[in-house]
Amino acid sequence: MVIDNMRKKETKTRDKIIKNALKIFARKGYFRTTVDDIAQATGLAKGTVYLYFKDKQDLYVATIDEHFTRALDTLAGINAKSITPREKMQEIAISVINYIRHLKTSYMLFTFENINLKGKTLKNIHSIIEPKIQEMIDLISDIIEDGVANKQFRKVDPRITAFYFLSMIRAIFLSNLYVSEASFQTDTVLKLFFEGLNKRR
Amino acid sequence: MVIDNMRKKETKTRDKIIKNALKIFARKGYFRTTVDDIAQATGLAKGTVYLYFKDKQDLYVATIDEHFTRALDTLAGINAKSITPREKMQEIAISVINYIRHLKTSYMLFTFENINLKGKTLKNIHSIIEPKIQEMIDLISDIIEDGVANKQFRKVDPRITAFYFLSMIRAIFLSNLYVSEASFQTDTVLKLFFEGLNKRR
DNA sequence: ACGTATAATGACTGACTAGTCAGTCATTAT
DNA sequence: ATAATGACTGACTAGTCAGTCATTATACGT
Repeated sequence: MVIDNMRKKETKTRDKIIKNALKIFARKGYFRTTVDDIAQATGLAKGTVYLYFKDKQDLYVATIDEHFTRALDTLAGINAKSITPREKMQEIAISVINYIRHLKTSYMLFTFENINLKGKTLKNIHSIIEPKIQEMIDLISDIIEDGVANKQFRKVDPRITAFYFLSMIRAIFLSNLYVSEASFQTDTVLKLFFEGLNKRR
Repeated sequence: MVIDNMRKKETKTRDKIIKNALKIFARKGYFRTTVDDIAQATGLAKGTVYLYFKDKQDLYVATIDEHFTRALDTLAGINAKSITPREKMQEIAISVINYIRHLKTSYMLFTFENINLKGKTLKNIHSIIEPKIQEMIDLISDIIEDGVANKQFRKVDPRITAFYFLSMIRAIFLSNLYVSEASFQTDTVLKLFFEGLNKRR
């Protein structure tokens, strides 16, 4: 009982730190974010953060892990629905966009290319992100394969297409920053994705 | 005469610095790159860099400017060719990919979302990148409009599509890092872009 | 060769942040 | 009541790097 309470408190504080770290890293990026920023946002002193995380990069890794775990949960939830593959993909796109908007950041982060960390931590990030991205690609390519099997989609390489789909989601978000007509027009880009640019004959 | 020689030397050294900065910033990113890295790569002392650039961010801005100027020159050159809109777009994709590969970097940089600079310099970057990206989008959307006019492409929002196209190029590059089957298969992704995912009826 | 202007150098300074650790305090056990 | 424990604090240290500037080297004209 007592031990449970202690562990609860530890988990609770750690989770609070991660939750705040996610928001701040998303908004300011790794290098512009200080450990003190995160500590203050959590209502703690900086030294406390080091009770839970070995160092800044360890915190970052934990944050990314959390981020991708959430994303995968969301994707899995959508995939479990009894809807068509196309509808699944549409829901995935919309939910990712909503998640990003919820972070109230001016740009999307947490893809490894944003991060220029030391080689060792880059490998850590890689070792966490890569399986998660593979899992995402696996999940989306399963959906695509279903669509191909039931003749909704044409025959394509499912994994490349899955990756392309994730990039398309990113384009939806970024287009808002550069194309004044965009305005989070998910439908427009989704239509391009599904219909292509070529005129149908 | 003397003044011309001096100016020549100044321009020459400055250009050398920028050239090296481009490679190193591309590989290591802004924060992981030190001014001394760039100085040494150029064969100069660190203090010399400050003869030509006000500060690190000024150097970065100049580097980005150079990068985008080159990119736009390349795009303009391709656009001037007498080939179909689709061929133009294919050449653009291939030449951008080749440029990135030439930088020998493991990821594509120089889009503002990678950079968490101080507000003022972020605005500087923005003020340089934004017109250039708009110019790129303008150029590509002209090509798309041509394709729509001559019935090669279906009717789409040209600017959103142009942006989506640029994102697609990025996806080609990144897919190499996550999808083992990708292997710079530009054709596969270009086909997806032009044909879409939906099965044709 | 000499003088002058300019290019270039690298040791130094100081701002900044990650990480450390002695100390505090609330809670629990005895 | 006292001791032990662990969550937490914040002053401090160490390392890093952007930027500075006195000094040196080079280029060029006379």
